[in-house]
Amino acid sequence: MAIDKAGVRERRRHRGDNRVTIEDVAKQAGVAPITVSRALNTPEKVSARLRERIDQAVETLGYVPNLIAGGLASAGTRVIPVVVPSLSILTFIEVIHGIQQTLEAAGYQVLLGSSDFDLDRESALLDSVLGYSPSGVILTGLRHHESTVRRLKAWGRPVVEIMELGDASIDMNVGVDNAEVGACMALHLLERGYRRIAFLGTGMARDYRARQRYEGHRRVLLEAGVESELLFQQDEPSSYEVGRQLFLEALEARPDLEALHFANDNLAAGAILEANRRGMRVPEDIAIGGYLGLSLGEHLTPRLTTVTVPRFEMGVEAAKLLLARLEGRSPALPRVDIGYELTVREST
Amino acid sequence: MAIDKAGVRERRRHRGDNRVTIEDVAKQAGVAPITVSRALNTPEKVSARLRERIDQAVETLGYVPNLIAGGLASAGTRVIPVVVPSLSILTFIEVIHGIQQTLEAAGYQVLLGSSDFDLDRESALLDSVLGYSPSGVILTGLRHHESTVRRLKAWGRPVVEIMELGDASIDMNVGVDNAEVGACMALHLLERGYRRIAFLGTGMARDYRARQRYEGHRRVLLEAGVESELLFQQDEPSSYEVGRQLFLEALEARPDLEALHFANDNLAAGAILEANRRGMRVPEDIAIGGYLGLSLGEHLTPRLTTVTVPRFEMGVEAAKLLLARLEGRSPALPRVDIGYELTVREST
DNA sequence: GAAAAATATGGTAGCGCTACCAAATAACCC
DNA sequence: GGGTTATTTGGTAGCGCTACCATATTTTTC
Repeated sequence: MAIDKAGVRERRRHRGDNRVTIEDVAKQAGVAPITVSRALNTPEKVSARLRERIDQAVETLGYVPNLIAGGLASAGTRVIPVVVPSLSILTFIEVIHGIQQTLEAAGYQVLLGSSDFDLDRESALLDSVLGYSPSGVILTGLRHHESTVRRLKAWGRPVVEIMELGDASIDMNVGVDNAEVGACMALHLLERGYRRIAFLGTGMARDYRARQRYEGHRRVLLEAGVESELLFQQDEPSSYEVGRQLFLEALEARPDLEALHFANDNLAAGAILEANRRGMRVPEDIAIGGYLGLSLGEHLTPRLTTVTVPRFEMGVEAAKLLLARLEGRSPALPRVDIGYELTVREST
Repeated sequence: MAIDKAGVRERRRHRGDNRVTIEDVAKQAGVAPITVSRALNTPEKVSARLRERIDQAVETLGYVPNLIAGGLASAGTRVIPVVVPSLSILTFIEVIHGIQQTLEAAGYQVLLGSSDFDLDRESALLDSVLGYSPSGVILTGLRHHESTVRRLKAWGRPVVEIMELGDASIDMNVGVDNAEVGACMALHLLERGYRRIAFLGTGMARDYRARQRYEGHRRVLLEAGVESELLFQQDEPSSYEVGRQLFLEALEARPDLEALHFANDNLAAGAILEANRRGMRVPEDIAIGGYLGLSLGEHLTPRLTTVTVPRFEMGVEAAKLLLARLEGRSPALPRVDIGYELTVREST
């Protein structure tokens, strides 16, 4: 029973970095460890006198709280995993930027994961990442493995699904209606008087949101009684180069095309740049529309007509929803339509 | 002494999510918890028979290890914080991509932080992030607060500094010599016969690596006996728009300019696009050079001459260095010059 | 076949912190 | 002033896991 406490003290810290612990601070300030904990986490519950003494001890010792230990004790770390399909697509980057900026300001850290458009990888990633007892999770899209959905629902912490809008969400949802976006551009092209309109995309086998945009596009053309099966696609990730190739491919296959509806601005920009190079006139020879609202679009000649989606704001909104939930302010609307805007410029 | 164990068992899990724990798995498999731990972390130390039984128990119960608890016990989590100055700059994104891909494949997670080019924020970020007992850290540049350097050195875990090359590094270092890069482009412009050469940058007050490039540029011009104080700058983050503005500003202020050396490809692209719009001929009217090697450069007309830095590879290399150190394979060279390449195209 | 060495499993004791409750102190009430 | 209520501090007991050492089991050695 009478274990030699001092002896134990000597032997401790046998592993790990021998960092300053809360106990050291407590000793220095002449209080109990729990009081130090309180002074740091809920300062209003500690008298000003002690708070000051503790702050000073923290300062002198250079104490940095071990968030792992805190996380274990209180079953939660201020970490928010964000799972996106790809880090090489600008869209997601800007969303991440918005998320990161908002969460970091609130004292949360973003844990980055990319699923490569693969639901198995998404599930595996969540497995490992949930092991860190995060405060919440942000993931992309509304389609996940059934087991993923079940697990996250049972988990009971805030989850935000972004990029896509719908009511089948796990918890909270911020996004746009992709079909509507595709329809919007198709409608615009029709209104401009174009009839021979092709949709050009890439990686659509994996990226179902691009497919949704195509479906919206197709629906509008069908309703207008216009040939709608003009679809050109590749399988690589979006790039200017793929846009260029799709452009040339479409022109070759159907020289009678009047307008090209690209799945995103990267592709559309690649097309316009190639048109520039060849001295083709846009939109006189061929009209070009995109999706996203990349800043490059407005610097091209002609400037790119596109459907702009506020990606940064989408990230901010997702983070805010999460924070609101975490801070007990349960948001009125767990579903936010971030909207889109048809930005008509000279390319159509 | 004789505490009612069962009673304790009932009362436990009073906080946190009542997840399946290693103890549950152990019970299910009829072994001790420590054996389960071993089966998961060092399977080769457990007999095939037990391993199988344990794997099965893990499967049936849907056990997900609590990495927080594991991290606390073994003083380290498989997390690598990556601190970059900004998430809105493409350069860093690609580096992050390389880092993330490599680390994730090795079972590590990236914790994202952005310092906004501010060393105070960098230091604060590290404070909070080191609280997660990460396995290592990747940060940007070789310049940090003295206290940051001291703390990280004392920390004793792998640190990689990226983007800049030098021997004043905390631990390991992967990057390029920015001054040399700047000199390289300046030299190229001189060789092409240009003499009235301006350097155009933005945010250089904060981004000292851009300043280093300028210094390299300046040195070369000085040595060649050419006017070298032609510097135009703005304060916003890099963008096509700022490139456009700098371009117009420079033309206005010095109509006699022959070549423009931009601090990066975003700016340079903005300039070429504006030249396109105005019908100016590049390089006949004015030559334009950049830095980075953005893919956009080769789709412009004329295609952009630039100094290409393998950013994705830099990230991969940084991650590999870190992993090597973590796996005990201490790398022979803790300092990697990732190199650069002068990509000569039509814009000069 | 006994002794030595190698391998496989288990017991114990924390990692550093905070939830929970108890105790001490201060503030308030009639 | 005694009693009640709020406020401040502290003690204890884990959070779920793994390092460390001890013990059991198997394999090897002569």
